[in-house]
Amino acid sequence: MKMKMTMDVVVASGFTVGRSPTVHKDKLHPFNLLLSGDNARVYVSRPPLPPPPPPLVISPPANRKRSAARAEVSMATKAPKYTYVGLDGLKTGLVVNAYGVVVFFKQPFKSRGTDLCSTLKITDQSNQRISCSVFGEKLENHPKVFRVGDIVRLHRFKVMFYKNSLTLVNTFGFSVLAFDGAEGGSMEPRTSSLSFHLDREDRRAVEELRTWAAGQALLPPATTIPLSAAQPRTYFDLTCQLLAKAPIDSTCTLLRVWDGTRCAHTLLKVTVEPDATEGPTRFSEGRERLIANVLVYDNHVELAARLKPGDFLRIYNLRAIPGSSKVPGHTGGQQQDQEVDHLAFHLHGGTAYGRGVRALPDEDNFSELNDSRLLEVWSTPPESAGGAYAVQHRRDVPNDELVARLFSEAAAAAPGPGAPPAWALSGRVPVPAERPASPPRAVGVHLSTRLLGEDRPTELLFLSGSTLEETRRLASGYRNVVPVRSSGGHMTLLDLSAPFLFRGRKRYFGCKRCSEAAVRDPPYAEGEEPLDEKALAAALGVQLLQFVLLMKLELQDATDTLDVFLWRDAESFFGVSAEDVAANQEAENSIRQKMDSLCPAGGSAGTVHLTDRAASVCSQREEKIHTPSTGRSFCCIYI
DNA sequence: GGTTAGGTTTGG
Repeated sequence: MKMKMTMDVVVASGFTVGRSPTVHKDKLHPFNLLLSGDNARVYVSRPPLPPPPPPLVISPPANRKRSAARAEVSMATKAPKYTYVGLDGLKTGLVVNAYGVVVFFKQPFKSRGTDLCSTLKITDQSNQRISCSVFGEKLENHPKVFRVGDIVRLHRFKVMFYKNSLTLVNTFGFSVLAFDGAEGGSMEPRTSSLSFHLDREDRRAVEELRTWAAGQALLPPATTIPLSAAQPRTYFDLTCQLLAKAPIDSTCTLLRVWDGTRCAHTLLKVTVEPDATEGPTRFSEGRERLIANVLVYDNHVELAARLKPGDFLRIYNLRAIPGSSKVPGHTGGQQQDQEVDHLAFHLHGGTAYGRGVRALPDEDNFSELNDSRLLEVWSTPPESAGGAYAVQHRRDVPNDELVARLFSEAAAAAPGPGAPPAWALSGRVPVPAERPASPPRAVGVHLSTRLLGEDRPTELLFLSGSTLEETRRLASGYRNVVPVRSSGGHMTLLDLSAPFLFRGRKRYFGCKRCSEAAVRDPPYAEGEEPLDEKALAAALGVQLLQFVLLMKLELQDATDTLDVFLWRDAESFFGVSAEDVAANQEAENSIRQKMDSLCPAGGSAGTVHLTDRAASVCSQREEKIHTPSTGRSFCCIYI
């Protein structure tokens, strides 16, 4: 007989009552129910359903002793109905189901017994704060709570009384679901259970707790910060990716991690034996500057041993220590006194303040690290030891609507002619008003006198006061069109969110952070080389952004789904350049066609074969990804 | 169907 819950009600009939031969030993009931004959029946019903419902399930007739004991509950298709108790309604000894908002938690740590232990403190609308302990051998069965404010749904927790307070402790068959605690957040529960029920009432309970918690100031100030914000003498939580690790001694392990941001302080260098390192032993210089060395001690060493390079981690209560720091066995840097500003990161022993480290599931990375942060982590080419590596200055290619608005704003902000630059032949060309009732308009055109002198009149046009559409049209008659505006009497480029250059149908963008744009007398007029985007970017002080094609795929086979980022090979996969995709519809269409054949709309998905290398990268990272979605172009810059 | 834990740092 399959009993699903401790609250199941069992009705036995046709059994014989007999004395228990073991009553003195087990101190249980003095009588036993003995199954004999063919008339025995077992009924199971699922409360709480007042008034008691008719039995949901009737076992088959019990023909023999053993078969009765193993009779399957064959109709247990209806989801059990759970009732939840408020945290002010706990009574010692009860086994309860409850919801709560996490106000404190410790990641699973090794107890003195045989299990790992997670502890939570939760609260609800009753404002009770209740401790909660979860014991279990397997890490994966522990609650997936990652931050204070998460909401948990507990099933089958026993109320125990200890040291003047009530505590919830898991009982056999318990389950914990964890939800994002933010209003409007995901309703996708984090769970270790293979199956669980989540209905409308559950969602409503989660929403009500979110709303309540939002008005309660329950949450302490955010402790999760990027490496770039890490300050000496502080404790913080770090979400990062593990690149490599190495044991230092029996009480200390080195984790080499990054989160894509650069710490404002020099980072501690730790040298270890290459043989002892798991993961790459060397990184490019540029990448090295982004890597923090984290020393984890004592009880955390054992959990750190389970982490693999490529894992995304959260490290709780990490301590940033300034100045020199002794590392058992090995210390980096030749002269300690020169390392005055460096930061060391220690995860001290113990579990105070929720200290611990834990690998995050993939889903969490996507919500936690936003797309650009994720890209950053992902997109740094691993074999770029030769020098180039991607940095943060990455953004989406803006759509035409936004670009058109930037053009209109620039034209409206500086109407009329600015002082024409000395190096240019300038003029104004009347253009049709945008609307019939609008005042007449004129577009400013500026041609380099040097280029004109070299009989290269269509090589370069500076254009002011034009709309996006006008600029686009003129770009068919001039090799290079640079939109400009007048600012403080000078000619300047538009906001670098807009393209700084139109070449035919191609548009080029500059990095908003790295560029030092200035429109000067173009020094590129001499020479035989035609002007291209690189020469113009250099002349205008623009740091050119490179187009990158990023594809996100979700692959699925019989066993699981796998999320895949197609980045470095996306161009060869689709047979188009990212620059072309941004510039013309044909290239975009060819991508769309391939995507449609891979994943026909409304139909079954196509087949993708991962190369061994791709498969190994994917499995190493334990990544998850999804059905072909849209192609997106990104700009990024290489230094 | 036992036991474990039962928050609160300054340390390599």
